[in-house]
Amino acid sequence: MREDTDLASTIHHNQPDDTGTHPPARAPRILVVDDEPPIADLVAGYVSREGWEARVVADGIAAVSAVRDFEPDVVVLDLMLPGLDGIEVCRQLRGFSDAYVLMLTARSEEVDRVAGLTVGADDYLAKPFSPRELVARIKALLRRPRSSTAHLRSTGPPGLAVDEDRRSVRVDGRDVELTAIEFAVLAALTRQPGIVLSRARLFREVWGGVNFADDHLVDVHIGNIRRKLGDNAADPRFIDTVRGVGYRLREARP
Amino acid sequence: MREDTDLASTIHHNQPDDTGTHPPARAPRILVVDDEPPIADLVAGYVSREGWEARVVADGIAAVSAVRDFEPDVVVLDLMLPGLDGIEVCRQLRGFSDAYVLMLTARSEEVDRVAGLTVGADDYLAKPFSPRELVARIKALLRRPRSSTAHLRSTGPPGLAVDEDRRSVRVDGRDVELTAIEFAVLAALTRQPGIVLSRARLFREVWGGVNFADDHLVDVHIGNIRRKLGDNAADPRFIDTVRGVGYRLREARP
DNA sequence: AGCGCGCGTCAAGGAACCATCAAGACGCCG
DNA sequence: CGGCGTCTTGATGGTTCCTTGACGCGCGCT
Repeated sequence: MREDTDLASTIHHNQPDDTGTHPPARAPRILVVDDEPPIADLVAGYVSREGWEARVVADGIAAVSAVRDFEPDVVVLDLMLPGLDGIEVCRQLRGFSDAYVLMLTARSEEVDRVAGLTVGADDYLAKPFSPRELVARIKALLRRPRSSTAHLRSTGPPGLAVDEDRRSVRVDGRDVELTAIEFAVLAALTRQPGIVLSRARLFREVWGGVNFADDHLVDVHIGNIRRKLGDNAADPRFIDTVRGVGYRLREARP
Repeated sequence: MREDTDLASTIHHNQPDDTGTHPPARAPRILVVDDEPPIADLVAGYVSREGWEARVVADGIAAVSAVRDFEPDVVVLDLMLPGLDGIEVCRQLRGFSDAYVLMLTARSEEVDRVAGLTVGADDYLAKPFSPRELVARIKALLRRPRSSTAHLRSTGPPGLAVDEDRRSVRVDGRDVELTAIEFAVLAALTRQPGIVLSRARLFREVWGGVNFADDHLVDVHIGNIRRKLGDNAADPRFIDTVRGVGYRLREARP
């Protein structure tokens, strides 16, 4: 999949990305594809209420072109569509977009029947669904990292090892216990060593969604991480503070 | 079977992404075995986009011979196949190849898997699946150390022996009786010792499908497993709780 | 040098999370 | 058709940890 097997393609792709300074975070964009107006409007309503930008199209062909110029982060896609069906749309999207696809299916039983065909979406939801659940699923997708392989390359500071699969952190060979949020924050930093991540960016990576409440929250967690890592804010070994911006994982000296 | 052989020639998009550990001299090779061309192509597409070499065959007999001369690192194997079915193919492969096998199952076939009919696969994935998940699983397999006797994996915690073929569980030499679901949950954990599995992931491994109903359900079964294993949640010997995420099988400390 | 603002630390209330218990629902077998 | 084991759902309590606020220090600007 798109992801980032090469870095060049990731950088300018439609990732909501302010690495701190210049552009303010834009609202996530959600494309809703459904040929039944009441349902489409309903979905769009919930999406808007979350502060996300919504666009609605009613058939497969329109969906594909809408993805091109709307560049959504998530596509909510009905399986049954006039023109191209959801499966075909999904497939075409894969060719040029790294948007996550949330497929809507008529009934949970039908998932079985068409299981072989619906392969390719990132998540599924059976109709009828609760709006809460729909929003929760979209949030989960927005929270997913765009790059699944980035952490493998990371050359963080010597003595620090972060394993996202095992969810383990080691400092000089000694295991360190972190809480869920602390781990997520550290992992976000580790994914891009040497890059300054703004608090807003960190918040979105860890908490997901858009609305972020307080910079201070991030500070506190960073503080706790430092304490557990045995790091010192005044003379940091692992996490640099970039005043006025955010935090940065130190790199191995080249 | 219609068109079988390598329709999905190799599309080298980007730099072959070494999966982290050992630098593979050549690009990893993935054999895709599925009799439904759309799915096979889809899978092959994702594989190629990762920079891996893909070959596609459509039936079991072709699969066996393809393994011989293509020498893949990973075989993505549909359970339902014309000719030899996935289980039989898998069994034959074990005789002469140390390729890892990732089995694809439809949701309705999940019952069979829980019943222990499928044997010998290194990982399972239920249809419909997310392409990102498929790639992640393949990466996980590629990352595994390659042993000539591939069966002897799962270096779980000392004192615990889980035999998927035999469907038996032993703790300190004593047999423990587990129900079908309990065994499936424990086996999922055992398949990747040390790796944290989210509740959602566990649910999908055991119950199949992408939608999952209730986290709590997993909790209860974990609780029952622990009780039967003589494990203690507060100070676990076998199964760690990773708060906010899921569960993890403890590893033998190397 | 003085001052303001950003950041680090500490502490406490409250929410989220998980383990356990219990009872209802389901399927399987006799 | 009835009984039993298993799966599922609900409720409860204990524990962790997320969040918020207050306070003090020091960097950097004027």
